[in-house]
Amino acid sequence: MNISAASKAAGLPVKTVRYYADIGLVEAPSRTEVGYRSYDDAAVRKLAFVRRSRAFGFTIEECRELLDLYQDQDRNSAEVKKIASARLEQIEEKQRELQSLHDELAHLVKSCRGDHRPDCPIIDYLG
Amino acid sequence: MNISAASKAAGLPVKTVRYYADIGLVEAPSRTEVGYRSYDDAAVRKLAFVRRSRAFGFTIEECRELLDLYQDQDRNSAEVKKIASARLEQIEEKQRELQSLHDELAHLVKSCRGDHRPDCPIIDYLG
DNA sequence: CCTTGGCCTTCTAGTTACTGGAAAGATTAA
DNA sequence: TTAATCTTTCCAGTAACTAGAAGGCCAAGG
Repeated sequence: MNISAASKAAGLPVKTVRYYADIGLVEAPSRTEVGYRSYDDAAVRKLAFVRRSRAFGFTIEECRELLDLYQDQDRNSAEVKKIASARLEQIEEKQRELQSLHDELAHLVKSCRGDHRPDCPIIDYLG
Repeated sequence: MNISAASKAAGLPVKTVRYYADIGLVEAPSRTEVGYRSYDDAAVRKLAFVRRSRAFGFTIEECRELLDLYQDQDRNSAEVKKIASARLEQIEEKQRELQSLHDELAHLVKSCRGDHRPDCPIIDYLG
């Protein structure tokens, strides 16, 4: 499988597939005689694993750890859970942040007439 | 007022105050004889305006527009409202995204025993 | 056989909004 | 006087890609 087939199979852009090997997140693939990267199913599975992990918002470093755990038959699920819980905490923190931002901004937007006149509670609040 | 006093008054790091002038977000301040930046109250007000705008998550470019509107006595509040509404939309979109991420991850975390054994629904889901 | 289009390679640089650090001059307090 | 604390500029790094340029490889149509 050359890179574009692998990228389709993994659901990642070609550039990203190359990038992940460049930074050592996944193993560098073998090459054909002319230097084309060559992927097998296992490599594609790892790429897709990273894609799903990234979709949850795990950082590249966290993906590295998760990938290690993925490939470790003797892993402790506790380690996985710990990483995932930390991310969950982060998400919840972000949600709280966004909620208060939302409430405040929604209030301001609602109270702004939004017409041709200059007076504006949004500007007043910011200034 | 030199830069550290201004930075305290505006609630921004010194580096950020310099940066905002470097990128032309705020006017470059005048200089003393030896080249120290010199800020007046109006400059500090603009810096604080940017700080509050950034806290709402407006991009630097949006801050630029908002700052222009702030200083335009003939502004239409409609323009302000439009920018703020767009940001509000974005926040809501992000909230939806986080919510579904949260639900999915919370479910996985909950169903993982988190012990010394290798089987783990989180890893299963990612793999 | 030639050309055209679509792959593939590497390398550099740009993105966002700062932040850190080094080197060196200015100012202030003890 | 000296030490600490300013201030300046400039360079580089962050995260995770993404865009683009220059050039080689390969399959199909004419």
